[in-house]
Amino acid sequence: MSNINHTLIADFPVFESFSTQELNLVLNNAKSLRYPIGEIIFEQSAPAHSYFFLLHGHIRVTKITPEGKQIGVRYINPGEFFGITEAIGIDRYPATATAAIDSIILCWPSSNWHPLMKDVPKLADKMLKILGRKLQQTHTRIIELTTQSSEQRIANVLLDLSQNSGRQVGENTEITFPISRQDIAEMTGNTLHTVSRILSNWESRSIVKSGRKRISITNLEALKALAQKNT
Amino acid sequence: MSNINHTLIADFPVFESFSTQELNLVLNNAKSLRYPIGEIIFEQSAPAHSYFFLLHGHIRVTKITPEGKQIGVRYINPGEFFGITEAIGIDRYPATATAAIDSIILCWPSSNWHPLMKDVPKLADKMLKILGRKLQQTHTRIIELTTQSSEQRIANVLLDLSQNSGRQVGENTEITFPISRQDIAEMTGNTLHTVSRILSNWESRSIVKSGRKRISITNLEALKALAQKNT
DNA sequence: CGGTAGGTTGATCGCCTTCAAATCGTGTGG
DNA sequence: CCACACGATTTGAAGGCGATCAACCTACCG
Repeated sequence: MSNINHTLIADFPVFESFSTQELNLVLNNAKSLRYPIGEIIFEQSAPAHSYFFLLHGHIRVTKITPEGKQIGVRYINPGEFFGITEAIGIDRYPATATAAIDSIILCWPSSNWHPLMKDVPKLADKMLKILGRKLQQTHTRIIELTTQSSEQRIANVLLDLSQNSGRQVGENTEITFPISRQDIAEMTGNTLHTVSRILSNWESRSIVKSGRKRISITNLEALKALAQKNT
Repeated sequence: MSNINHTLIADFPVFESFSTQELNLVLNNAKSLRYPIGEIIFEQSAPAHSYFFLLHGHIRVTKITPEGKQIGVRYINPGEFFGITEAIGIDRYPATATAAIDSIILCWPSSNWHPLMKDVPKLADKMLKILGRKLQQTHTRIIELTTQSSEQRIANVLLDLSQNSGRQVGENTEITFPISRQDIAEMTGNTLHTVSRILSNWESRSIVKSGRKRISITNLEALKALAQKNT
């Protein structure tokens, strides 16, 4: 029996309709860990020893090219599994995961994956759906990269982040973890210079308000309009 | 019992280590169909009624953006499943599939998916791996799009196509189905003009030889060098 | 309070798109 | 069998978007 209480995870959508017994099966063999901001959880190409679930915080996932250029893959929100290499039959992490902010995660040894999927088939189903959605999102990303302008891509990333990792503060929606121009550049395929120029421009038009590693959206409608194709 | 003989599929890598009995389970409920060049197999956003396996030929998969711009996703080779929407829990096709050349496919009703996965768990495992590899390939594509020049991206696509869909003809490797500049442009995020210019340039350097909807690589090493990061 | 990581802003350059027009290949109907 | 039509390709010219190079500024941290 696990030393982690099932109520810790019961409310996340992935586990909806799971019985207490099933939750306990899931938590069996799980360890909880705290990662302070900036700490690396796993590194690209390293042998995959564990898989993870984010309880609290935010994780930044990045990939590095053979030429050494870094690109941002995505941000993990609480309630998401990550590093599930066993699911797709690989034995090394395909990317690097870093705590974007102090975070608490659950982790299981990789060897636990197949037994768990067998014991809780419901979870295996979920995993497939998760993979499927990821694949779709990745395709959307490609479409954006090939058909949209820098400005549109940045607008889209910001909308996505505000939707999935945003917090309402008065009139504004602010992104709940520190994110730099460089980070946005790596996610949108731009240089930080371009990102800075565009954000400055938006700031002058009162669409966003941003500071050092902080971004807050003041005019969501305007941003949505920018993300849409127009001139 | 199916009217399709199991030897038709036995030699494809996906089915390696499958028993005759398992193969017959797979073929149960399968229909084989012939699609002439240019014919649409399924269309993006249409309700997913079937899933498919390519026996012979080549299938082009494309996506269309909300703004109406078309992009090329990939080419299916014989031995691959496609349109497996059930696997990722969606009920509409996420892209359009067209016969790039006269093709022969197997097709099953979507409703057959879950029973089959249950009857042949070995196949479910394979499907996960396939999805995983697809996800990885898609990420590679993103990396290429964000970090490489037009020339490098085109070189990479050509290398990929020659590897997976190439035929050795004397000194040259030619791509075994008709593919236009426009097609390559849609796969690499370029205009057909850029593709044409680059191919013309390569032709003058004796790296490729190409005609109307036909491409043949005459100097593989040179192409590999171009795909690599250089100046 | 100094050092440093993050951010801004200007100037220039080049790749690729866009616009335009000509040419080539292929299949088809008279 | 030839002429024609249309799709595919080539090539030129111009222009722009975003990268690159460069310098400076500013907020936070120890």
